[in-house]
Amino acid sequence: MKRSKAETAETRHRIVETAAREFRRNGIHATGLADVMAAAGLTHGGFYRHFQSKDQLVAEACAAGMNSIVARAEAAACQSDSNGGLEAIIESYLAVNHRDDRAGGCPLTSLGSELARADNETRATVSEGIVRFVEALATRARRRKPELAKSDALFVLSALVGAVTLSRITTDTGLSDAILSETKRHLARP
Amino acid sequence: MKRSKAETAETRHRIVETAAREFRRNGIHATGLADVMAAAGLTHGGFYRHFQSKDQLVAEACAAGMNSIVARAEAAACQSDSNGGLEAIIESYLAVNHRDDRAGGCPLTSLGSELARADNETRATVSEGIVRFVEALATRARRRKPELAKSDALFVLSALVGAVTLSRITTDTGLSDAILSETKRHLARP
DNA sequence: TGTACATCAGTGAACGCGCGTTCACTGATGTAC
DNA sequence: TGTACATCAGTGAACGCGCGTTCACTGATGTAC
Repeated sequence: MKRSKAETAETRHRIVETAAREFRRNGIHATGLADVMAAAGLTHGGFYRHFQSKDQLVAEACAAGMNSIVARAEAAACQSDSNGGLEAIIESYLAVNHRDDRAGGCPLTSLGSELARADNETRATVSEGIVRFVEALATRARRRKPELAKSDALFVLSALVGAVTLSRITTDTGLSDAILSETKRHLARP
Repeated sequence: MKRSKAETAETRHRIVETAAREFRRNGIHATGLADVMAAAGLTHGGFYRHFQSKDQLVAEACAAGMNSIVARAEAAACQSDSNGGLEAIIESYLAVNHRDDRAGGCPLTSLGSELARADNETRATVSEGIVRFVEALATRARRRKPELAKSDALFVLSALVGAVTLSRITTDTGLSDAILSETKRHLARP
C-alpha cells in the first residue's frame, strides 16, 4: 500500500545506508539487491520504486560511505587536543577496529579494487570524496604552503589506504598489526 | 581426445596465466570460468580436468600474479645502476603504465579489496607474496638494521599499493598523476 | 471539512540470463602384454 | 617392437541457482471537488 512522503523518504534513506554497509561488507558484485532489501527489512520487488538501477544505488551508497569516513576524519581531528589533528586522523584510520570493521569503514579500502572498475557516476562521486579527504588532511598538514600541504596529504592518504588494504589481506595477524603500527610510526615522523 | 602429458601441463599453465590476467582485468567475481577458458582458447567443459573448483584457480592465479610482480621488482632493482635499487622498484611500481595496465600489474592493487574477502588458501598465498615483496624492499632499504629496514619496507609497500589503488579510482586525471608523482617524491626523500 | 478517486510504496511471482558445476561422449595417448 | 585396450583431455549440452529487472496486484495516502 502507498506510504506517506516522510515514510517513503525514510525508506529510501534506509536502503542507501543499508547498501553502503552491505557493499562494504561483502563487495559490490557479491551483494545482490535482494540481500540489500532484506537487510533493510523489505522485499526486493519494491526496489525500483526508489532507484533506476543497481548502479544508481551503488553510486549513492558509495557517496554515503565517503561522506561518513570524511566526517569521521574531521570529527577525530576536532576532538584531538594536540596540534592540528593530523595525528588523530591517522590514528583513527589505522586503528585495529577500523581494519576489523569493513562494513562501517572507508569505502576506499573495503571496495578499492571494485571502485576502480565502477561506472563513471560512481567513480566521479568517490573521486570527489577523495578530494574532500585530501583537503581535510591538507588543512592539517605540517607544511603550510598550500601545494606542499596538498602533496603531503596525497601521500598520507595513499599510505593510509594501502596499509589498511594490506592489513586485511594478510593471514598473518602479526604482520597485519605491524603494517598498521609501522605505517602510523612513519607518518608520525615526517 | 586425450592429450600428451606435456600438452596437458602446458594447457594447465596457460589457463592459470590467462586467469591471472582476466581476474586482474575484470575482477575475480566478475570473471566467469567460461571467460577464462575462452580466453585460453578452450571450452569451459574441460575446466574440471585441471582444477577442483574456481577457488583453486583463483588461488593459483593470484600466486602467479604475486610471483610476477615480485620478480619484476627484483628485476627493476637489479637493472638499476644507482645505489641499492629501492628507487627503481618504487619508480616501476608508481609508473603510469603500471596504473594503466591492470591486467599485467600487481594483484594487490587490481584485486586488493576482493583479496581481503577471498578464502584462506588464496589469502595465505598472497600473504606469502607480500612477505617476499617486503623482503625485496627491506634488503634495499636505506636503514641497515634489519627490523628498521623491514619497518621501512612495510611502509613503502603500503604507500605503493594505496597510491596505485587511488590513482585508478579517481576520474580526475590530473589528480591521478599527482597521486603517483607525489608519492614517488615523498618516498624518494626519507 | 467531508467525500471520491487517482496515485503509488511495497509484495510476491515471474522473466531471461549467466554463473559454477556435472556428464555423456570422442578419440588420441600411453600402458600392458 | 607391435598390438589391444584402458585412460583421460577436451567438447558441448545440461543441471540448479541466484542475479537484475519487470509486473499485476493491494490498499493507505493525498489530492480535487
